[in-house]
Amino acid sequence: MSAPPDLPATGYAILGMLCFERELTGYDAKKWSDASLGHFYWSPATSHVYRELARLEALGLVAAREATPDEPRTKRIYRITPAGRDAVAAWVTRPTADAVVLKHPAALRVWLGHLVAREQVREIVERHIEQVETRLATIDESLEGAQAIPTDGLPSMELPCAVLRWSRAIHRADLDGARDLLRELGGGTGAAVTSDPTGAASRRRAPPSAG
Amino acid sequence: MSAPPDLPATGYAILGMLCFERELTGYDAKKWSDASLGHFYWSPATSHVYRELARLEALGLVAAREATPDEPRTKRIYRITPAGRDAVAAWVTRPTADAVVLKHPAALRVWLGHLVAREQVREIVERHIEQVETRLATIDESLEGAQAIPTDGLPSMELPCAVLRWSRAIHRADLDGARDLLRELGGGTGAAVTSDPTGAASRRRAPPSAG
DNA sequence: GGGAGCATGTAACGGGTTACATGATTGG
DNA sequence: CCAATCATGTAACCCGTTACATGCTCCC
Repeated sequence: MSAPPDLPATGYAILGMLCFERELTGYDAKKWSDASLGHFYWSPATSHVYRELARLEALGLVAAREATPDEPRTKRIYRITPAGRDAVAAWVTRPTADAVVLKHPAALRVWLGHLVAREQVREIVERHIEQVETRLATIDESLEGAQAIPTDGLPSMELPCAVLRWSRAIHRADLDGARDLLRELGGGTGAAVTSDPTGAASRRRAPPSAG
Repeated sequence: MSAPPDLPATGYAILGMLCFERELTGYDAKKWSDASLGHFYWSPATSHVYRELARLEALGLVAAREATPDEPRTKRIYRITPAGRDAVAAWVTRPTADAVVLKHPAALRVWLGHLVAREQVREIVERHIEQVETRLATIDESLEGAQAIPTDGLPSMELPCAVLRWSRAIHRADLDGARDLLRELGGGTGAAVTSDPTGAASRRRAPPSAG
């Protein structure tokens, strides 16, 4: 097995989608990544999807055809090539040290919550809870959709479903944590200290590396 | 309260660190974000930290001094300005629609696991489990460190600790999900799992037909 | 037939990275 | 005293974005 081309993970993610479907357009890929991929990895911008598909085509990992007469309008429809399939398989097994990235805007704001009133911290958490609830519903929908897909000749949806359940569990933990935090924050509206009034505060050393 | 400057979130994250400490160097900020910020938001590259600090200084949100004679060598030491503190506070309360991004390389690879042998999927999950265990230990260390910090005149570490516990819960859910998945994948190297043997995923809904 | 929104892109920008350069400190 | 590591940046690159342009389709 040869080393896979050194593409960004997003490229392999798009290539990976083409392993599940016989053909996809850029628009299809974007929809799919919004609905599913985005819950455990990333959902690239539409324009990014198109650019990535063009690169994959230049590398011979996907092949494009123009819409045929019975397709209503001009568009490029992509399918994976054998070389593309090999490349994905090689990439999947290539060991990596990449860690999970959890980019959590609400947590970042709460982290700085001492600068604002306690009530505003509660609001941040409450808004976040609503967001996650919506997201969990979306994940459930994707899960139902994936399970309903017939797999005649196409790969089983077993692992995609397992990954969606995995990510659902993670987002549920986020939700539970947010609710716990809201409880901790209590009902009080205590005002925050927004500055160091005297400027004479004593020194604090060394960010947390074990003390 | 005026609108905060339109910086990337990373800029506010760095500015935020300066709300907790009286002074920080770029190197300090990088260490801190590795140890703590990175578990719930992001840990920028070292060079990125320096560039961001330079921009914050140009905007008057931080002020720098050169190392004084009793500091051993030449370096820039930053402290937040009142304008910087105001900017962070305004940014914290500014409502945002940004969703959590969970960039999970192991999940992405498992998602494509049908392309490789079942045993290799198990290996991916096992390696991931080790990674997360290490990470959880790091989070615990940061938590202990943060709790041990004296807060004389400086902001309380209550919210940073709460956020660390929150992110710890999320990463624990990741770990639990990985272990469940490993169990689902079974000990064999062959047959696909078609049922839900452990019950761990029993929250899965019935499969109707949906988009 | 015209507006709303679907679908497919292109161009330019900026955020974030890797690779590199350099001095200061520590320790074998 | 030399090597390793700490520490501080700079430069170039590329991933991913936002903003924009354009044609098609549906439907009122």
